[in-house]
Amino acid sequence: MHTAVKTVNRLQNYSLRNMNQHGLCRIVIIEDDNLIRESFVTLINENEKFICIADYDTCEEAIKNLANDNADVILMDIGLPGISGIEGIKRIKSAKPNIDILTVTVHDEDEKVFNALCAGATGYLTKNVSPERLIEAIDEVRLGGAPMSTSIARMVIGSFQKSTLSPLTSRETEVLQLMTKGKSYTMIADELHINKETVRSHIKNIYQKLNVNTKAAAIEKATKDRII
Amino acid sequence: MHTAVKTVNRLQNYSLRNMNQHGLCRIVIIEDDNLIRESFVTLINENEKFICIADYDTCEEAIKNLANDNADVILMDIGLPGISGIEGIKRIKSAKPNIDILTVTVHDEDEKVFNALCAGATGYLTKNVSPERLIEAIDEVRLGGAPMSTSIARMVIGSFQKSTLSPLTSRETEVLQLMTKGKSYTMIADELHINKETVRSHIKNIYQKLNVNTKAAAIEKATKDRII
DNA sequence: AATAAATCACACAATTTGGGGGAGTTATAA
DNA sequence: TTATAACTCCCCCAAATTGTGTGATTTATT
Repeated sequence: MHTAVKTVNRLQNYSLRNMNQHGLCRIVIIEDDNLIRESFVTLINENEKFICIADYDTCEEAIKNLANDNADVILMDIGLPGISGIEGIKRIKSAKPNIDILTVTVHDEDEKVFNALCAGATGYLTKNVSPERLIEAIDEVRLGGAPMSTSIARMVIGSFQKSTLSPLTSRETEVLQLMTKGKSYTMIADELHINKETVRSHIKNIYQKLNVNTKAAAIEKATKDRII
Repeated sequence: MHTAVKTVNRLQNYSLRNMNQHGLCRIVIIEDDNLIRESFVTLINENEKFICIADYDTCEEAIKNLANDNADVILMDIGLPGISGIEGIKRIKSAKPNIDILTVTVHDEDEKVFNALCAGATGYLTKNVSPERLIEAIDEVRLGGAPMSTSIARMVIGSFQKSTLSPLTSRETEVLQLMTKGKSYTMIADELHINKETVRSHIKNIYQKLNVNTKAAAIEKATKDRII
């Protein structure tokens, strides 16, 4: 399932340092599909601002050469076998926090995307990205942006938004929110300037409405239903 | 402080319905600065795909006419006095969830941005946006995207990412994560397949490292420092 | 050999939690 | 006008949880 690990292409160091002085943006590509990888390399090197220092077909190889490659931007596929994509991002980021990682992938399922972002990806493009957009995205990421495909952007924004249909009243929602922060009934009461007994009342109602009977279950349900 | 409420401009309905049938995208503008508002109106109406149905200088007025205006997209300033911007988004969204709200603002402070997104804004542009980019953004939002200025995008992405420098061990982090979900020591122990006493040990260490002595304080500190 | 990490044990007091029963006020809808 | 919903507060009880203290053992890693 996993092809043999190999360094696909690595330029010599002396020339690279030279190039970097000229303001070139150093790029590393991690992608297991030969065709795609090579087309990325060509695309990058066609642009005078960028240079592709190395390209790998596994994260493991890329990580081995991380220090030497001294990349500014890594373009990586996270659709590789196993969790090596997400895990790769974490390792690279913890070793070299200043590298911008652009994920390029066929997947746009919630989980993969958010895992990649949490792991430290700075941008997230789907594979149908146009060559122009890819170049633009690299520029953008270097300028402090966070390029995303439109569908990804909507998912990301959507993750901030709460459901409009909540069974809870506004006061109950307030109480639940404070519960989420680990506050005790007493603390909640103090913060809302109401009696502890009132808080207990609200919580009883919350539990009934959410059909749960523990704090943890209430928080879980509320999180899943996006009502907090 | 608050200028007198007035409807600045509203087209007649019969003509609008007609136009909508022709596939026009109906836009409402909420902005208190006359100059900016008018330049937005002009810009929008110059484009054959869009029509500015109405423009208001307060949210209150816009909300009153919400049903009549039947907008597809609302372009709004959230830098208005008070919380009326954020609160306005909430009201509009809860009344008409299908309207896409694009916020255009001078502010790019964390809090304002995230509040707007949580309230239901679909896009977030800073006011120095170019006319072309603004038009592009409206297109984008209608196509299911979530246009953001580069700096905003980076903030949003950044909000997913954890700090790489955590004083906690991986096991301690796991425990803290489950605490955040409202789980009791017993539940945490079950979930991690360890003894309850071990969980208590971990929590003691967590408290010491974070320099706190309650659950709520630990969660707060961990959230602030982005270690969970 | 030493240190950090993870595991487990016991004890104690104080607090929290979930469940049960109520009851009053206010505002809005039928 | 009368419901009804929302918010407020009160009491009781038993079980569980929490914070703190003071330990110990094992397994890696240095």
